[in-house]
Amino acid sequence: MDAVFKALADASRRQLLDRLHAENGQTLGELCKGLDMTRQAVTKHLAILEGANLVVARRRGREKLHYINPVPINEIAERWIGKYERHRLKALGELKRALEGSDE
Amino acid sequence: MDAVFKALADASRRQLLDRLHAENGQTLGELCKGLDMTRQAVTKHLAILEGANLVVARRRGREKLHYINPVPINEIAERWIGKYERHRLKALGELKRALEGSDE
DNA sequence: TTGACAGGCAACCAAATGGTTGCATATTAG
DNA sequence: CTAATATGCAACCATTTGGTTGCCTGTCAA
Repeated sequence: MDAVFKALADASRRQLLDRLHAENGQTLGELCKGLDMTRQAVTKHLAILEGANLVVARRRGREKLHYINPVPINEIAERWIGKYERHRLKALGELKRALEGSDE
Repeated sequence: MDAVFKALADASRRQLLDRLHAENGQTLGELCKGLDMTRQAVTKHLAILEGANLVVARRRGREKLHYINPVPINEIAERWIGKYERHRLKALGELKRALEGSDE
């Protein structure tokens, strides 16, 4: 879980996910196109995404195809965000009351 | 949005959110209790959470009360995670096919 | 078989991050 | 008033991070 949050913390990596979301199964070269980064920087980002299991890669000859793995994002949504969403209105109320200045 | 992801990237900060989720409106001192960190470290984490608008603080005399703001987490869920969840089964299928080795 | 193409590896670097210590300030209780 | 309490501020430090350059390896096509 920590690795997933860390991986998502960087805008370049979220952009890579977006690109794979737009078109899955891209090669490293394709993913690099139009990005203001060297290929090696992209490689590093992809390694981190793979480390978090957000991206799974597969070799085809000399190419490396990258696929999104939707499972970790789903887990974040279910196990983590869900927990907070459950008490969302309660928290909003508490916050509002606190900001309105009522003591206790 | 970037600030929210960055804020959530650190386990200590997620822990602080958890603590506020368990009991909202805690002071800095209360939040420090039992943590393996100095008060100043906690202060810094809280500043980052406030910067991301995940936590809103209010002074009461010499104390500072901290409240969760559920809005940013909700936005992440809606605008970001939702986008990926919508094509989740499609992505899972593509991933499975890719891993099974079928070329193209 | 020999380029050219796709990618991997390693060293290096600057800046950001997470943490510390020490001291200053503001508020409240006696 | 004064001491204790709650927090703020600033300098400093080690490690991590995001990026680079340079070179090596593997694969495909002519």
